[in-house]
Amino acid sequence: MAEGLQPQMGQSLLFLTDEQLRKGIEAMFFAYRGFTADPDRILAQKSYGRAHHRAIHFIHRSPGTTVNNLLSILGVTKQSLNRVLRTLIEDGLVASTVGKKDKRERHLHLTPLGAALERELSDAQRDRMRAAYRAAGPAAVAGFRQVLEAMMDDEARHHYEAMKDRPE
Amino acid sequence: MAEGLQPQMGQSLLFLTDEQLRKGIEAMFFAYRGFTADPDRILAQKSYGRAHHRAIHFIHRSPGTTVNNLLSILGVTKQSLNRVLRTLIEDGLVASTVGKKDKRERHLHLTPLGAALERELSDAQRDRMRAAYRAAGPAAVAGFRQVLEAMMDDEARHHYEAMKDRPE
DNA sequence: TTGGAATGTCAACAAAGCTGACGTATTGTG
DNA sequence: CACAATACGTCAGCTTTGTTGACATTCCAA
Repeated sequence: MAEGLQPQMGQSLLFLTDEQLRKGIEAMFFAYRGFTADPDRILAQKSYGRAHHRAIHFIHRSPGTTVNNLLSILGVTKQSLNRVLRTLIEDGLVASTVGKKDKRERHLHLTPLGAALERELSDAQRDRMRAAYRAAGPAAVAGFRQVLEAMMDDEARHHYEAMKDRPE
Repeated sequence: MAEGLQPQMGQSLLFLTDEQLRKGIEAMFFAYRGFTADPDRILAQKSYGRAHHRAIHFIHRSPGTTVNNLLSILGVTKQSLNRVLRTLIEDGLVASTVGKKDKRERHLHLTPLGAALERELSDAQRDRMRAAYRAAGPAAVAGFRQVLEAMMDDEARHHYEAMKDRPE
Protein backbone atom coordinates (compact mmCIF):
# COMPACT_ATOMS: atom_id res chain seq x y z
CA MET A 1 0.00 0.00 0.00
CA ALA A 2 2.80 2.38 0.83
CA GLU A 3 4.49 1.43 -2.42
CA GLY A 4 1.30 2.13 -4.27
CA LEU A 5 0.88 5.59 -2.84
CA GLN A 6 4.42 6.84 -3.26
CA PRO A 7 4.36 7.50 -7.00
CA GLN A 8 0.94 9.14 -6.87
CA MET A 9 1.99 11.73 -4.31
CA GLY A 10 4.32 13.59 -6.58
CA GLN A 11 7.22 15.52 -5.14
CA SER A 12 5.03 18.39 -4.03
CA LEU A 13 3.96 16.43 -0.94
CA LEU A 14 7.24 14.71 -0.27
CA PHE A 15 8.01 17.24 2.46
CA LEU A 16 5.07 15.89 4.47
CA THR A 17 6.38 12.36 4.92
CA ASP A 18 6.87 11.10 8.47
CA GLU A 19 10.57 11.04 7.80
CA GLN A 20 10.66 14.68 6.75
CA LEU A 21 8.56 15.67 9.75
CA ARG A 22 10.87 13.78 12.10
CA LYS A 23 13.86 15.51 10.60
CA GLY A 24 12.16 18.83 11.18
CA ILE A 25 11.59 17.90 14.81
CA GLU A 26 15.22 16.98 15.25
CA ALA A 27 16.35 20.14 13.47
CA MET A 28 14.35 22.18 15.96
CA PHE A 29 15.89 20.34 18.89
CA PHE A 30 19.50 20.68 17.77
CA ALA A 31 19.12 24.21 16.45
CA TYR A 32 17.50 25.48 19.62
CA ARG A 33 20.46 24.23 21.59
CA GLY A 34 22.79 26.18 19.36
CA PHE A 35 20.48 29.16 19.54
CA THR A 36 20.78 29.40 23.33
CA ALA A 37 24.39 28.27 23.70
CA ASP A 38 26.15 31.62 23.31
CA PRO A 39 24.00 33.71 25.66
CA ASP A 40 24.00 30.82 28.14
CA ARG A 41 27.77 31.01 28.38
CA ILE A 42 27.67 34.72 29.12
CA LEU A 43 24.86 34.33 31.62
CA ALA A 44 26.60 31.55 33.51
CA GLN A 45 29.54 33.85 34.26
CA LYS A 46 27.19 36.38 35.81
CA SER A 47 25.15 33.73 37.62
CA TYR A 48 22.02 34.51 35.69
CA GLY A 49 19.99 32.07 33.65
CA ARG A 50 17.86 31.91 30.54
CA ALA A 51 14.88 33.27 32.42
CA HIS A 52 16.79 36.48 33.12
CA HIS A 53 17.74 36.73 29.48
CA ARG A 54 14.14 36.42 28.36
CA ALA A 55 12.95 39.07 30.79
CA ILE A 56 15.72 41.43 29.71
CA HIS A 57 15.03 40.79 26.05
CA PHE A 58 11.35 41.60 26.19
CA ILE A 59 11.75 44.57 28.52
CA HIS A 60 14.23 45.94 26.01
CA ARG A 61 11.81 45.21 23.22
CA SER A 62 8.80 46.77 24.94
CA PRO A 63 10.13 49.42 27.29
CA GLY A 64 7.64 50.41 29.97
CA THR A 65 5.74 47.15 29.70
CA THR A 66 3.78 46.05 32.76
CA VAL A 67 4.45 42.93 34.77
CA ASN A 68 1.19 41.42 33.60
CA ASN A 69 1.99 41.99 29.96
CA LEU A 70 5.43 40.47 30.36
CA LEU A 71 3.79 37.55 32.11
CA SER A 72 1.56 36.76 29.17
CA ILE A 73 4.43 37.12 26.70
CA LEU A 74 6.68 34.77 28.62
CA GLY A 75 3.94 32.34 29.55
CA VAL A 76 5.08 31.67 33.09
CA THR A 77 3.54 32.26 36.51
CA LYS A 78 3.93 35.56 38.27
CA GLN A 79 5.83 33.87 41.08
CA SER A 80 8.36 32.52 38.64
CA LEU A 81 8.77 35.83 36.86
CA ASN A 82 8.84 37.74 40.11
CA ARG A 83 11.84 35.84 41.39
CA VAL A 84 13.78 36.70 38.26
CA LEU A 85 12.57 40.29 38.17
CA ARG A 86 13.46 40.82 41.82
CA THR A 87 17.10 39.89 41.31
CA LEU A 88 17.32 42.06 38.21
CA ILE A 89 15.88 45.02 40.11
CA GLU A 90 18.11 44.38 43.13
CA ASP A 91 21.14 44.19 40.87
CA GLY A 92 20.20 47.47 39.22
CA LEU A 93 19.55 46.10 35.73
CA VAL A 94 15.84 46.80 35.66
CA ALA A 95 13.87 49.79 36.95
CA SER A 96 10.32 49.32 38.15
CA THR A 97 8.18 52.45 38.29
CA VAL A 98 4.64 52.81 39.56
CA GLY A 99 2.12 53.48 36.82
CA LYS A 100 0.88 57.03 36.44
CA LYS A 101 -2.60 56.27 35.23
CA ASP A 102 -3.00 53.03 37.15
CA LYS A 103 -0.82 53.02 40.21
CA ARG A 104 -1.20 49.27 40.66
CA GLU A 105 0.83 48.64 37.58
CA ARG A 106 4.59 48.63 37.48
CA HIS A 107 6.32 49.78 34.34
CA LEU A 108 9.59 48.06 33.57
CA HIS A 109 12.63 49.61 31.94
CA LEU A 110 16.24 48.60 31.49
CA THR A 111 18.78 50.74 33.34
CA PRO A 112 21.99 51.63 31.49
CA LEU A 113 23.55 48.61 33.21
CA GLY A 114 20.69 46.39 32.07
CA ALA A 115 20.88 47.76 28.55
CA ALA A 116 24.59 46.92 28.49
CA LEU A 117 23.92 43.31 29.38
CA GLU A 118 21.10 43.16 26.86
CA ARG A 119 23.49 44.32 24.17
CA GLU A 120 26.12 41.80 25.16
CA LEU A 121 23.62 38.94 25.10
CA SER A 122 21.86 39.90 21.91
CA ASP A 123 25.15 40.60 20.16
CA ALA A 124 26.21 37.04 20.86
CA GLN A 125 22.89 35.60 19.80
CA ARG A 126 22.61 37.74 16.69
CA ASP A 127 26.11 36.81 15.61
CA ARG A 128 25.07 33.21 15.32
CA MET A 129 21.76 34.12 13.74
CA ARG A 130 23.50 36.35 11.25
CA ALA A 131 25.94 33.60 10.30
CA ALA A 132 23.05 31.17 9.81
CA TYR A 133 21.07 33.70 7.75
CA ARG A 134 24.07 34.51 5.63
CA ALA A 135 24.84 30.85 5.02
CA ALA A 136 21.26 30.04 4.09
CA GLY A 137 20.39 33.13 2.07
CA PRO A 138 17.33 35.42 1.93
CA ALA A 139 14.90 32.94 0.41
CA ALA A 140 15.68 30.34 3.05
CA VAL A 141 15.26 32.96 5.77
CA ALA A 142 11.81 33.83 4.51
CA GLY A 143 10.84 30.16 4.61
CA PHE A 144 12.36 29.76 8.05
CA ARG A 145 10.21 32.57 9.40
CA GLN A 146 7.09 31.28 7.67
CA VAL A 147 7.37 27.81 9.14
CA LEU A 148 8.16 29.10 12.64
CA GLU A 149 5.17 31.45 12.55
CA ALA A 150 2.93 28.60 11.52
CA MET A 151 4.24 26.53 14.41
CA MET A 152 3.27 29.03 17.11
CA ASP A 153 0.18 28.94 19.27
CA ASP A 154 -2.34 31.63 18.41
CA GLU A 155 -1.53 33.60 21.51
CA ALA A 156 2.21 33.43 20.90
CA ARG A 157 1.70 34.50 17.29
CA HIS A 158 -0.27 37.45 18.53
CA HIS A 159 2.56 38.55 20.80
CA TYR A 160 5.05 37.90 18.03
CA GLU A 161 3.19 40.02 15.52
CA ALA A 162 2.54 42.77 18.01
CA MET A 163 6.30 43.20 18.24
CA LYS A 164 6.74 43.06 14.50
CA ASP A 165 8.71 45.66 12.62
CA ARG A 166 9.32 48.06 15.42
CA PRO A 167 11.62 50.95 14.65
CA GLU A 168 14.94 50.64 16.42
CA MET B 1 25.61 57.35 8.17
CA ALA B 2 22.86 54.78 8.50
CA GLU B 3 20.83 56.72 5.98
CA GLY B 4 23.77 56.70 3.65
CA LEU B 5 24.20 52.95 3.83
CA GLN B 6 20.59 51.94 3.41
CA PRO B 7 20.26 52.50 -0.34
CA GLN B 8 23.61 50.89 -1.10
CA MET B 9 22.72 47.61 0.62
CA GLY B 10 20.10 46.58 -1.86
CA GLN B 11 17.33 44.24 -0.80
CA SER B 12 19.60 41.22 -0.91
CA LEU B 13 21.04 42.10 2.50
CA LEU B 14 17.87 43.43 4.07
CA PHE B 15 17.38 40.14 5.87
CA LEU B 16 20.55 40.79 7.87
CA THR B 17 19.39 43.93 9.65
CA ASP B 18 19.35 43.90 13.43
CA GLU B 19 15.60 44.10 13.29
CA GLN B 20 15.32 41.04 11.07
CA LEU B 21 17.73 39.14 13.29
CA ARG B 22 15.77 40.06 16.41
CA LYS B 23 12.59 38.88 14.77
CA GLY B 24 14.28 35.60 14.01
CA ILE B 25 15.30 35.27 17.63
CA GLU B 26 11.76 35.90 18.80
CA ALA B 27 10.36 33.52 16.21
CA MET B 28 12.61 30.79 17.59
CA PHE B 29 11.46 31.48 21.13
CA PHE B 30 7.74 31.48 20.40
CA ALA B 31 7.88 28.61 17.94
CA TYR B 32 9.86 26.37 20.25
CA ARG B 33 7.18 26.82 22.87
CA GLY B 34 4.55 25.69 20.42
CA PHE B 35 6.80 22.89 19.29
CA THR B 36 6.96 21.36 22.78
CA ALA B 37 3.44 22.23 23.95
CA ASP B 38 1.57 19.17 22.66
CA PRO B 39 3.96 16.46 23.87
CA ASP B 40 4.32 18.32 27.16
CA ARG B 41 0.59 18.00 27.79
CA ILE B 42 0.71 14.25 27.20
CA LEU B 43 3.82 13.81 29.30
CA ALA B 44 2.39 15.75 32.23
CA GLN B 45 -0.49 13.30 32.51
CA LYS B 46 1.96 10.43 32.82
CA SER B 47 4.27 12.33 35.16
CA TYR B 48 7.12 12.34 32.69
CA GLY B 49 8.96 15.36 31.39
CA ARG B 50 10.68 16.64 28.29
CA ALA B 51 13.83 14.77 29.21
CA HIS B 52 11.97 11.47 29.00
CA HIS B 53 10.58 12.47 25.63
CA ARG B 54 14.02 13.20 24.26
CA ALA B 55 15.42 9.90 25.47
CA ILE B 56 12.48 7.99 24.01
CA HIS B 57 12.74 9.86 20.73
CA PHE B 58 16.40 9.11 20.14
CA ILE B 59 16.21 5.52 21.33
CA HIS B 60 13.41 5.03 18.83
CA ARG B 61 15.49 6.72 16.19
CA SER B 62 18.66 4.73 16.89
CA PRO B 63 17.54 1.41 18.32
CA GLY B 64 20.31 -0.42 20.16
CA THR B 65 22.23 2.78 20.81
CA THR B 66 24.57 2.80 23.79
CA VAL B 67 24.27 5.02 26.82
CA ASN B 68 27.40 6.90 25.83
CA ASN B 69 26.12 7.61 22.35
CA LEU B 70 22.80 8.83 23.68
CA LEU B 71 24.71 11.01 26.10
CA SER B 72 26.58 12.80 23.37
CA ILE B 73 23.44 13.27 21.28
CA LEU B 74 21.51 14.77 24.15
CA GLY B 75 24.41 16.79 25.49
CA VAL B 76 23.71 16.20 29.17
CA THR B 77 25.63 14.51 31.96
CA LYS B 78 25.36 10.79 32.58
CA GLN B 79 23.84 11.46 35.99
CA SER B 80 21.08 13.48 34.42
CA LEU B 81 20.39 10.93 31.72
CA ASN B 82 20.63 8.06 34.15
CA ARG B 83 17.84 9.41 36.31
CA VAL B 84 15.55 9.55 33.31
CA LEU B 85 16.67 6.22 31.89
CA ARG B 86 16.20 4.46 35.22
CA THR B 87 12.55 5.43 35.48
CA LEU B 88 11.93 4.44 31.87
CA ILE B 89 13.51 1.03 32.45
CA GLU B 90 11.68 0.55 35.77
CA ASP B 91 8.41 1.45 34.09
CA GLY B 92 9.06 -1.04 31.33
CA LEU B 93 9.31 1.44 28.46
CA VAL B 94 12.96 0.86 27.69
CA ALA B 95 15.01 -2.35 27.63
CA SER B 96 18.70 -2.29 28.46
CA THR B 97 20.78 -5.25 27.27
CA VAL B 98 24.44 -6.01 27.85
CA GLY B 99 26.57 -5.61 24.74
CA LYS B 100 27.63 -8.77 22.93
CA LYS B 101 30.95 -7.57 21.62
CA ASP B 102 31.71 -5.20 24.48
CA LYS B 103 30.03 -6.29 27.67
CA ARG B 104 30.55 -2.92 29.31
CA GLU B 105 28.08 -1.32 26.97
CA ARG B 106 24.31 -1.32 27.38
CA HIS B 107 22.17 -1.33 24.28
CA LEU B 108 18.89 0.52 24.57
CA HIS B 109 15.62 -0.42 22.89
CA LEU B 110 12.01 0.62 23.25
CA THR B 111 9.67 -2.06 24.53
CA PRO B 112 6.22 -2.31 22.91
CA LEU B 113 4.98 -0.10 25.74
CA GLY B 114 7.73 2.42 25.08
CA ALA B 115 7.07 2.33 21.37
CA ALA B 116 3.40 3.08 22.06
CA LEU B 117 4.26 6.18 24.04
CA GLU B 118 6.76 7.23 21.39
CA ARG B 119 4.04 7.02 18.80
CA GLU B 120 1.60 9.00 20.89
CA LEU B 121 4.13 11.75 21.51
CA SER B 122 5.48 11.97 17.99
CA ASP B 123 1.96 11.85 16.53
CA ALA B 124 1.09 14.94 18.52
CA GLN B 125 4.29 16.71 17.63
CA ARG B 126 4.13 15.75 13.97
CA ASP B 127 0.54 16.94 13.70
CA ARG B 128 1.64 20.44 14.52
CA MET B 129 4.71 20.17 12.35
CA ARG B 130 2.63 18.89 9.47
CA ALA B 131 0.17 21.75 9.80
CA ALA B 132 3.02 24.24 9.82
CA TYR B 133 4.68 22.59 6.81
CA ARG B 134 1.43 22.49 4.91
CA ALA B 135 0.69 26.13 5.69
CA ALA B 136 4.15 27.28 4.65
CA GLY B 137 4.71 25.06 1.61
CA PRO B 138 7.68 23.02 0.35
CA ALA B 139 9.97 25.91 -0.51
CA ALA B 140 9.57 27.44 2.92
CA VAL B 141 10.24 24.08 4.53
CA ALA B 142 13.51 23.75 2.65
CA GLY B 143 14.55 27.19 3.87
CA PHE B 144 13.46 26.39 7.40
CA ARG B 145 15.69 23.33 7.46
CA GLN B 146 18.61 25.19 5.91
CA VAL B 147 18.58 27.95 8.49
CA LEU B 148 18.20 25.54 11.39
CA GLU B 149 21.10 23.44 10.17
CA ALA B 150 23.27 26.51 9.90
CA MET B 151 22.36 27.45 13.45
CA MET B 152 23.59 24.19 15.00
CA ASP B 153 26.92 23.61 16.66
CA ASP B 154 29.27 21.44 14.62
CA GLU B 155 28.80 18.50 16.95
CA ALA B 156 25.02 18.78 16.88
CA ARG B 157 25.06 19.03 13.11
CA HIS B 158 27.09 15.89 12.99
CA HIS B 159 24.55 14.01 15.07
CA TYR B 160 21.75 15.51 13.04
CA GLU B 161 23.22 14.43 9.75
CA ALA B 162 24.12 11.00 11.04
CA MET B 163 20.41 10.43 11.59
CA LYS B 164 19.49 11.83 8.20
CA ASP B 165 17.28 9.99 5.79
CA ARG B 166 16.95 6.73 7.65
CA PRO B 167 14.53 4.24 6.23
CA GLU B 168 11.46 3.86 8.39
C1' DT C 1 -18.00 51.37 50.26
C1' DT C 2 -17.28 47.21 48.59
C1' DG C 3 -15.77 43.94 45.00
C1' DG C 4 -12.37 42.80 41.89
C1' DA C 5 -7.96 43.49 39.59
C1' DA C 6 -2.96 43.99 39.87
C1' DT C 7 0.85 43.14 42.45
C1' DG C 8 3.91 41.08 45.78
C1' DT C 9 5.39 37.54 48.98
C1' DC C 10 5.67 33.21 51.75
C1' DA C 11 6.05 28.26 51.65
C1' DA C 12 6.55 23.95 49.58
C1' DC C 13 7.57 21.24 45.85
C1' DA C 14 9.18 19.08 41.21
C1' DA C 15 11.84 18.60 36.89
C1' DA C 16 16.09 18.59 35.11
C1' DG C 17 20.31 20.25 34.74
C1' DC C 18 25.16 20.42 37.21
C1' DT C 19 29.75 18.79 40.00
C1' DG C 20 32.36 15.54 42.52
C1' DA C 21 33.31 11.13 44.24
C1' DC C 22 33.25 6.29 44.18
C1' DG C 23 32.44 1.31 42.78
C1' DT C 24 32.43 -2.36 39.39
C1' DA C 25 32.87 -4.66 35.28
C1' DT C 26 35.30 -5.13 31.20
C1' DT C 27 38.60 -4.18 27.78
C1' DG C 28 42.86 -2.76 25.67
C1' DT C 29 47.75 -2.17 26.15
C1' DG C 30 52.52 -2.15 27.57
C1' DC D 1 50.10 -10.55 33.59
C1' DA D 2 49.51 -6.02 35.46
C1' DC D 3 47.63 -1.77 34.94
C1' DA D 4 45.26 2.02 32.77
C1' DA D 5 41.27 3.36 30.43
C1' DT D 6 36.44 2.90 29.33
C1' DA D 7 31.43 2.26 30.16
C1' DC D 8 28.11 2.34 33.27
C1' DG D 9 25.66 3.09 37.62
C1' DT D 10 24.93 5.51 41.85
C1' DC D 11 25.18 8.61 46.04
C1' DA D 12 25.08 13.26 47.74
C1' DG D 13 24.39 17.95 47.21
C1' DC D 14 23.41 22.12 44.69
C1' DT D 15 21.09 25.40 41.13
C1' DT D 16 17.67 27.22 38.03
C1' DT D 17 13.23 27.56 36.78
C1' DG D 18 9.00 26.13 36.65
C1' DT D 19 4.54 24.84 39.48
C1' DT D 20 0.34 25.42 43.47
C1' DG D 21 -1.80 27.46 47.13
C1' DA D 22 -2.52 30.95 50.49
C1' DC D 23 -2.69 35.53 51.83
C1' DA D 24 -1.84 40.75 52.17
C1' DT D 25 -1.85 45.18 50.03
C1' DT D 26 -3.16 48.68 47.05
C1' DC D 27 -6.17 50.87 44.19
C1' DC D 28 -9.86 51.47 40.59
C1' DA D 29 -14.56 51.53 39.60
C1' DA D 30 -19.38 50.51 40.12
